[in-house]
Amino acid sequence: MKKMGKTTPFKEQILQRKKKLEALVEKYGYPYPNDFKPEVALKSIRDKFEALSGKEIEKKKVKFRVAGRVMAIRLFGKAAFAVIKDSTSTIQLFFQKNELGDKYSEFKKLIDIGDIIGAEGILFKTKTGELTVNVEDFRILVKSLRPLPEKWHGLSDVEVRYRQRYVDLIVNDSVREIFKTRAKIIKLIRGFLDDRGFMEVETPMMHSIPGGAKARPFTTHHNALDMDLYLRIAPELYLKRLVVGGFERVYELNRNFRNEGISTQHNPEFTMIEFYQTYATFENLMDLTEELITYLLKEIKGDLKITYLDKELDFTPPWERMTLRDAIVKYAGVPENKLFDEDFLRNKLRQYEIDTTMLTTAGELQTTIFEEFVEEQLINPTFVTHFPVEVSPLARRNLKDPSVTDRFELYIYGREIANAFSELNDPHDQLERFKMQLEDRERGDEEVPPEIDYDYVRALEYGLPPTAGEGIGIDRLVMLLTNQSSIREVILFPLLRRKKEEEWG
RNA sequence: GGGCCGCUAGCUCAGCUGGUAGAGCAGCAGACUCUUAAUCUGCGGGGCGCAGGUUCGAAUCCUGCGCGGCUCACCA
Repeated sequence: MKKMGKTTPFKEQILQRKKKLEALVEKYGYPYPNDFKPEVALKSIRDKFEALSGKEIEKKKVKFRVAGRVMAIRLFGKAAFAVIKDSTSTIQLFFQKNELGDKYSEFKKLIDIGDIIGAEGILFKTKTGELTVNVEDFRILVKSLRPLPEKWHGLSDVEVRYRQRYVDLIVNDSVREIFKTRAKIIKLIRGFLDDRGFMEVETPMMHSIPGGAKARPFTTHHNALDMDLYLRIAPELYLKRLVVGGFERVYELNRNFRNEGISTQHNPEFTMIEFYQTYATFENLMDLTEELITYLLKEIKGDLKITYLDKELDFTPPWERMTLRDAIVKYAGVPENKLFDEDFLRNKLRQYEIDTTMLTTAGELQTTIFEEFVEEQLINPTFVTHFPVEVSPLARRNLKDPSVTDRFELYIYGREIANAFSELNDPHDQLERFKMQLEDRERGDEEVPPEIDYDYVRALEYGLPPTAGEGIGIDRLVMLLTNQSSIREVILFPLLRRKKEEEWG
């Protein structure tokens, strides 16, 4: 690799292929034709003819023009089989010297695995019952200059799989399937919400004040306006402005950006859906969430009981609902009469060497205990409700107990999948909470927005109808539905460190 | 950021307690008109992530660095 300097610019196999490309130039001129139009997707041939017998197919004498990437070649002396693949399926091609005459040697000498070819011929079934096109004419549409990974083991080096996802997709069918499923899930979610009168909107990705969540943002700069901007950490505040504007059911399904650690659960850019529904409460959204996710399970998995990694998950409704305080009593062993005993809570955390210096209230201590001891135990889908006010700056206070909010988070396999609440629409309370947050920032919490979004408060002053809103992490949901343990397996191009050009292989 | 593991031919891998790199697939040449990881014969290809060190001798040991994976920390 390092020696790819002037002496050996290309490896042996690439050179071989370049020679073949030159032969094509000599024969046809420009070797990248674009006038070949395949008439069918390969899957449609299989769908129509797979079930028929060889004799029935031969009687029909159907001719097809097909195109795809050559995935395998099995060469005999004067005949050969090749398998081509398109986005839908594969089909076998049969090349015979009898049929093709001189052109047979073009196949034999110039076609490599990886090339994209177009072919035309009559469909038949081989002795072994394989649906095959008996090629009458063909054309190399694109000469592939680089050898593909091995046919049997495929490509398994994760680094190469992520950096050169195109190769991963060519070679690993299971990877293709994951991303097809991802697309299907997203489509189903859109359909589900569209059917219920929601409108999809697009709000800014570049914010002058990062808000709507607690996270470190990416910063950027607009030259003409000479203005610093942040990539959004959440669309929440803009979506609620739209609700103020009169769009009563809106959603946005798109990227958020958070400048934080990378892990099997975190990618700096990730996909989230947020939706807002007026005249609904967080309780209505629990029902809706249950409906949505069971709908996805039925469509994608065909079952409400699934295996995810090492565990069996049961999505049969109704899902368990419990308050955060009940959860820490039940799962973290906090006695009910100690729930508000800050010293007790703090000591419990300290026993496990958890830093409590940033935690100044019972609510924050309760939340941390929940995160540290309870989350991981919530395997089957569980709604945890009534988060403390201090950790819910945008959520409506509970009328009976103003120390908590009308909020829930959905946990599955110990992971937060959704976060929702009845929206805080009291502009005065909202401003007070923003001010409280700013104090946290002054105490060193860099995840709090650097300044108050007064325009958002102003919007509330015009009147936000009673509304409930929710965010669902799409990547994590896709992980569940495709049984993947790493978020990078469900993101086409996960962020990786840059590699130097000399290291191109 | 810490810990552990990995990086050897285009790909998948082997290479023992240091002795100067090997297999399968892919490639090239040849045989073969029903194969399905086709088969058979022959051939070429890498100096072992990078940089140092120890040693008569390093892919193997040591140090540093790079990239990646897992994990802990971090994470509304």
